Amino acid sequence: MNAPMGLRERKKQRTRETISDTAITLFLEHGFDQVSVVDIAAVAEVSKPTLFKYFPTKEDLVVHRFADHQTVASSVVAERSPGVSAIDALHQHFLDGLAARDPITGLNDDEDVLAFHHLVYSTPSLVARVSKYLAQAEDALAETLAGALDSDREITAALLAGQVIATERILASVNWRRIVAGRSADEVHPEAVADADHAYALLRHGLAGVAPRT
Amino acid sequence: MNAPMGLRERKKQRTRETISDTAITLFLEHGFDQVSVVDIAAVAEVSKPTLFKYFPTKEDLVVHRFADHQTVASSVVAERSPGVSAIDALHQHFLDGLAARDPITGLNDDEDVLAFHHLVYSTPSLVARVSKYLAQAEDALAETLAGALDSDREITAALLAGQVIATERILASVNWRRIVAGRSADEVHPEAVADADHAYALLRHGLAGVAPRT
DNA sequence: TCTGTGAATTGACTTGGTTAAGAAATCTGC
DNA sequence: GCAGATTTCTTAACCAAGTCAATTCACAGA
Repeated sequence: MNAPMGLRERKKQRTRETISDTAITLFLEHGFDQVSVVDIAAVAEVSKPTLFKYFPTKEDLVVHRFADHQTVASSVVAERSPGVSAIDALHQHFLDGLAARDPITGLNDDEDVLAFHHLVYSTPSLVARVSKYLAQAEDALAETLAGALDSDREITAALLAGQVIATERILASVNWRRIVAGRSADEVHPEAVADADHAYALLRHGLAGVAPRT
Repeated sequence: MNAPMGLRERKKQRTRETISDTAITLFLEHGFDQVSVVDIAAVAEVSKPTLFKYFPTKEDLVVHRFADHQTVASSVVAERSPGVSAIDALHQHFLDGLAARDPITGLNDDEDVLAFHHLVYSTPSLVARVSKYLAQAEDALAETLAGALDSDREITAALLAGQVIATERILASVNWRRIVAGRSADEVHPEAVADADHAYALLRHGLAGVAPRT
């Protein structure tokens, strides 16, 4: 698929993977804060400046794995089929993610995925990094929605983007908590779908359509 | 109001204020990253470990000023008058904030407030810190809403909390952008109220009530 | 005025991250 | 296959945030 790649490029790719794999292995084994970057560099057999050339911060050694998720929501709206509303496209995409056990939905009981998830969410600096990605996802989605929505107010796109990103983050965290409690993804799946439908109903029809008397 | 405070306590208070004021002055003058904590310690005439005893991180020198905002939204719901719905209480509280030109609403054109705001939002590590406070505000609000909402689903409280915090954050950033564009708070106030009403309508009645055909 | 305690200082240390100079490896044209 | 140009890596030193241990200082209570 990418044959025209010189030895130099291939070596860089391999070095990058070696560094990242080494780092994550060590982090999973001893914890993020207990492993220094010189430890990682030593085990991966590179120098410290080289490590920082591949990954600009220690956190990037971990979070680069889902760096591309920043644009997913935006793309879903931009590339939806004609006639499909933005919110329907987002809703359906989340349901597809649940069905596919996409880790980003929180509905995945693979041991390695859980360990990785725990590493990230038990380390404050990694959580902070994830928040930054979510903020970027929100900005990208807001911009795309601004062109897709026919509201009379510009601010609607930004508000909806914020609500959608918050919603999917919360749905994922609820699913993840159920998995951590020891249940299987297959077992949780129906509830996850029901929650997602409920959450998107809340976005579509508001609190008044869900809990009228509050 | 706090007469029974020994000289020791008063001195600690004064030292704390001196350090923080020194830091913020220097940060506003030269930028957060251009001022080191030893610079601050030197000007404030304390040692570096002392500075870190008062403020555990460099960021805390700045953000401690609105550390208490974490619980505001939650308190508004918990302490609302009987008969008032949670969402009405939050809506009204935000409108009150606009009327009072509370900096947290973004509707404040005071020079010092703007400078402080710019300092925070142009410094990534400070923005990250603010996000953490918002996350805490969201958690607190979710917990309070869980007891105040009569929805049949537990997840509704968490979802609504996420949407409310996102909404107020976005409303504030829109207001702030208008102020930065050079307009006065008095001039912007009517639009800010209209936006807030629109945003809370979105929370109450969903997208379907605002932009039906998207 | 003396004594015990909490706080401040000093100085050294660890870790994340950067920089400069030079050595080593890869690529290009012949 | 080789020489020169280029990219990458390493070494070594450096800076800034944050921590720690030992010592000194200053307030408080008798």
